[in-house]
Amino acid sequence: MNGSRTRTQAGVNLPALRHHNATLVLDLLRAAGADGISRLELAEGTGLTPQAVSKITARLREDGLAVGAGLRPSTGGKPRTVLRLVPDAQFAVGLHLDRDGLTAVLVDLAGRPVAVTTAPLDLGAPAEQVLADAADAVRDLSAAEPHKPVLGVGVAVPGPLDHRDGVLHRVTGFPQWDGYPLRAALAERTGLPVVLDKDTNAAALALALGGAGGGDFAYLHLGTGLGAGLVLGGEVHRGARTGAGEFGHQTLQLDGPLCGCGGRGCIEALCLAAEARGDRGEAARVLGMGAANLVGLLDIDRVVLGGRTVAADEDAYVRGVRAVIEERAARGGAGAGVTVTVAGGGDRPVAEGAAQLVLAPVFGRVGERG
Amino acid sequence: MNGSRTRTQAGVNLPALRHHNATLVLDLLRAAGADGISRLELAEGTGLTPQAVSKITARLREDGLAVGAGLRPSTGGKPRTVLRLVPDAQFAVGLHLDRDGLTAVLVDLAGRPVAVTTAPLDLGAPAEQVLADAADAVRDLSAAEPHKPVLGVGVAVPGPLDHRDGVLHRVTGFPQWDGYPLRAALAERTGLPVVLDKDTNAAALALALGGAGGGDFAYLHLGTGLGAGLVLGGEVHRGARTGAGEFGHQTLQLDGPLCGCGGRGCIEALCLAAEARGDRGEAARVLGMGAANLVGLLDIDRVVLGGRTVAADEDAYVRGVRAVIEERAARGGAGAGVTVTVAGGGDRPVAEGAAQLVLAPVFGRVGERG
DNA sequence: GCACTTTGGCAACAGCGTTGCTTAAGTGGA
DNA sequence: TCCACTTAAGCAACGCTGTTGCCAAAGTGC
Repeated sequence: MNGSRTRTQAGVNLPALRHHNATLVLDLLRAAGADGISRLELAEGTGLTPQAVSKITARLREDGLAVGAGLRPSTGGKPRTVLRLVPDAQFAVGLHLDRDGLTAVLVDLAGRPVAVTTAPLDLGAPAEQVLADAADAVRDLSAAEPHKPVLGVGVAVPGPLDHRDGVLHRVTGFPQWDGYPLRAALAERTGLPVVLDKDTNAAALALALGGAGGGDFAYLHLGTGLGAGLVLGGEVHRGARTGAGEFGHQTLQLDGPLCGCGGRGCIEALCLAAEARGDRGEAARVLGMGAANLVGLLDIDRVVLGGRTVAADEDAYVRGVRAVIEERAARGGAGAGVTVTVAGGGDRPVAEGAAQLVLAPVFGRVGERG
Repeated sequence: MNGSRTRTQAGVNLPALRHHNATLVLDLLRAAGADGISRLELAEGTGLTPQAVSKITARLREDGLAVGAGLRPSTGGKPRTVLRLVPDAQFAVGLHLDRDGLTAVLVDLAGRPVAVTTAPLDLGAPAEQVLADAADAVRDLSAAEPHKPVLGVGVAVPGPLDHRDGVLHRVTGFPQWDGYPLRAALAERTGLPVVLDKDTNAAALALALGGAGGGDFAYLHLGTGLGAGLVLGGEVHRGARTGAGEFGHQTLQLDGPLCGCGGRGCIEALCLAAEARGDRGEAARVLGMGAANLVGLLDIDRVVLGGRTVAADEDAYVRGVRAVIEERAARGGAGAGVTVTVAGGGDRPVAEGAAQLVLAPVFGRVGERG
């Protein structure tokens, strides 16, 4: 009669409750942005009483995380006081380690980048060398805001990895990273907390927090390969082994052409082959088929496309993917009302999303310890 | 700068905290089953202090939900007192409304069925008639435990529906159910809370709570059609419109044979066509391809097969699906360590899972209001 | 039989959000 | 100009949560 998943350590005591409600208020403050939000609106959004919100915001103001920001027009009584997040109270570093380059960004609490560094990087170099470069980037960026606390470092890398213990599994073509404990190593060098995740997950997180519209969505990244980042229930879905988002090697054509992975008819192979022979319409249609499958399976609200190959002709891909999804919806299948957009911004969203790995827990979102 | 998903009413006050911790303890008690669990083990499992657990369990005992159940062998000091859930303190009704039959089950808190009813049902009959039959079944079952409270009625139905407001969308072939507010109607007739969900989701919930092993998994139901129920992060993933689990009409063969849905190369069409022509190996292989796609995309731990078609030759399907997943894993793809099993038990798991829709919130699992 | 270990309850406590009330700060009609 | 009214937000008391410190209960083992 045993069986159900054991939930470890989910008990809530008073400090945990206090922290939870504070993160909730911070999340609403962040969502409100520069416009700010009143205490009563916070009360409505959290379900707490106005008095509880007053106490919580008083503590946040004491900590320098929130400030008053003027008054609302009166509606016949005392006007509401608007509160606003203080974005530059704390910062986080985001690191994108790619095969051929390193992008590092310092972002404030609102997720806005305040300093960016890019440098060439050889992922094939010894780990010590790469680590030193990464640590240098973190140090340089931290110097941009010398007197403000940096909460931690988020790192986005291409290959499979374990988000929980921060260990790389294997980065295709670079065997020296097999089982490398990147989180621990970088944490020791920088003296900061480090969080690790896949590049597609980081991009998806950035889109979930900074982008337009809420809801569940999939980020499909088409570059040298094809991968996905999934946001379900407002949080990045990683799976037990951080393996979720394996999208490129989904079989889309039974017994189709051979793929580099050894399989047949993989979306990635079909899509990139079509692209290679100049048939962008077919590439977009194939991608759309895969996207439509995903939309139906997970009942998501939108699909966001990104990556260099998409960037080369955004319109064609958006139109092609949208056409497939709409055709299926018109037949009575899933996908009605699903929007298809592009991420834009090149590779920088990945670094910013990496920083969000650190910021997410501050606002009660799942970053670490999914 | 707006954007992040607005979380409504997530604030936690003291009653909510109390309830949360109590459900946590209840969940551990249920997981322990007849073996029971000691206070200190509960403390370890929840992260609460032993004293807090003592207070919580005292309340549960006062409410008749838990009792002492002997002592553990001493380890050199006072022996631990074992606590056990009282399964027959409360009950729930599960209802499975299928196209041609109705299965109703009364389960105790441990999820064990204590009474079962089956009856023919014509889903094409007027709604009032079907409703009356359903309400009768609920009343008859409740009479089996006349002096114990029945917490509510969980209802599993085949078609698309909205889990949140309990409204059916359309049950293929039975237009009179379009937009029918089944939850409200049945709640009024029975005087009990009613929760509605898809049959595949109910089956998945039953497997998640009663089955062997935890972790994320997919339940694939192959009967007259092909559908899926997904359990991610220990909870049923429904999506915003309760549409998740649309698996049968995933495209698996680009421009393949026409499917009844109007699409081409759908898994369901390929699989059932192979089955129809007696090629069960191919049917299992096709199902395995779809399952492998899903395993990779979501990084799940196991695949559970069910439904009449699978039941006709469980071995062939398990072996076929397992072979595809293992082949992909052996190539370095996703799926290493994934187990493939059958649900067994025919259709009764669906009704039991429906009852779990009601029980899940008692144990802090998501049943209502995903 | 006694020292030791371990469990679990009792009582006092700090701190959470809530409630009841008061004060602050506006609007708008007479 | 005044005053009644409305709305926002703080103060103080309160109930209840889990926590802490302490002690009794109930075993083991030399």
